[in-house]
Amino acid sequence: MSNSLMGMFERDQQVFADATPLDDSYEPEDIRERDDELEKYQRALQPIIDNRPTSNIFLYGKTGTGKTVATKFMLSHLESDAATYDDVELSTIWVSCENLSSSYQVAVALVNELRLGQGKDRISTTGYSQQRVFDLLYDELDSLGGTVVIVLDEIDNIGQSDDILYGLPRARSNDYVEDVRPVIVGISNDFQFRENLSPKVKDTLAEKEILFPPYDANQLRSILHPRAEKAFHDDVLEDDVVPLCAAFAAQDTGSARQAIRLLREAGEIAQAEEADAVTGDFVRDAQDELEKNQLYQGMQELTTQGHAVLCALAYHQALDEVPVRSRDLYDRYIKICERLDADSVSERRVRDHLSDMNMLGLISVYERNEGLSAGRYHEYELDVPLKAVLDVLLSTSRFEDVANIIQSTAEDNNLLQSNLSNY
DNA sequence: CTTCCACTGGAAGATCTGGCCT
DNA sequence: AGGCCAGATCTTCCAGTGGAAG
Repeated sequence: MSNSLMGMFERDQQVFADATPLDDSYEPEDIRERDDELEKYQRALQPIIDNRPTSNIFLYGKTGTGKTVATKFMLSHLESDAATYDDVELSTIWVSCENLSSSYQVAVALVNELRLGQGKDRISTTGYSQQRVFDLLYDELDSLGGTVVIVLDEIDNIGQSDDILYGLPRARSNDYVEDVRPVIVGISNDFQFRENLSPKVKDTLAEKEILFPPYDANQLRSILHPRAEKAFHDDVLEDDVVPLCAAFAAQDTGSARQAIRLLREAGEIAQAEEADAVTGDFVRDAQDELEKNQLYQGMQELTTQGHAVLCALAYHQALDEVPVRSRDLYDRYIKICERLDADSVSERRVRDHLSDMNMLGLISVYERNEGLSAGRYHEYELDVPLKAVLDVLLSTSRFEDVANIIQSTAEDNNLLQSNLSNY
């Protein structure tokens, strides 16, 4: 890109015609490859229109298998159809439980969502007792009346804390609410979720289940094609691009979201490089780019202690002393904390941080066992380029100085170059 | 086959933060 | 002001583990 002031932001759309079909929030007018699931879904919601008792509905399937899109689709039809019958009173509320880890937090979110519609003040996310929040929730529901469809997206985040799934369906029979029929639509990424519910919830939560299997490559192609056609100018996409996105995503997660993101990223890379066509190579670049972003984000979102542990491991990496066993890593960690004048945590807690980072794919763990002479222990090393870790640490003011030291140590040992090519 | 090292990882509960209620 | 609440983070304790050495 040129450095002159003129034209820095000139419109530059040789690739995209209209990228909105590739947004995460885009709602297609028809849903492909999910006919059976939609039919089941429709049957499960039908009783609402018929004013009959309605089961709760649970959708199971991994991310990007169409659960959320299908639900938005069904609800908008349900709402418009319900409006044509005078005797059907219907409202819907939607809460994404993505960042909610307990029933308490879900209840607060529901109360706030309900209050939003009426211009009332939001309630705080802490401070109340659980029963207090549930009472507030019942009050709000009561003032709505009729059938209330409550969508709890990513409900599996609440884990074992499932009181809300016990309380809501029984609100009416327990006389907490008068004239409201709550219908819960739970959306879960975790097939195990139902198994792990507490027995009292499992026994009494009348429900219909709908499974959303991962998409295969053919289905993903069929999903991508119409979007690609709208999003890109004619003849910009090479023939292998959509199949390649579909194949990558099918192989990895079977997620339509992943496939669509790949396609968009590939387009953006092509645009940035001022190419006049999107080729398969851009898809491969996009794959790398998305993976990298996810790791960066994972690293950035660690707590201060997490960063300190990561820092200790990076130091060992820079000294070429990897993999490190946990006690050596812990010594280093303590020294780093002293230098930073920061609190240090117990060895046990450091192991927890390490196992979190392992889950995120940031580090590798090897189990070692030297029997009677040296026992059983774990060794760790970075699974992401040292350069990437340092980038994150350098941008975290507290770790800037230490990161600089690590960086020069790594340079002395020539440990940055080999990793640089990817980043 | 038994011993036993050096951890690992589960469990329970303490501490701290931010916020409500009277 | 002081008690209470929920959640996140951390500490303390300790039974359990797997394989080389004996």
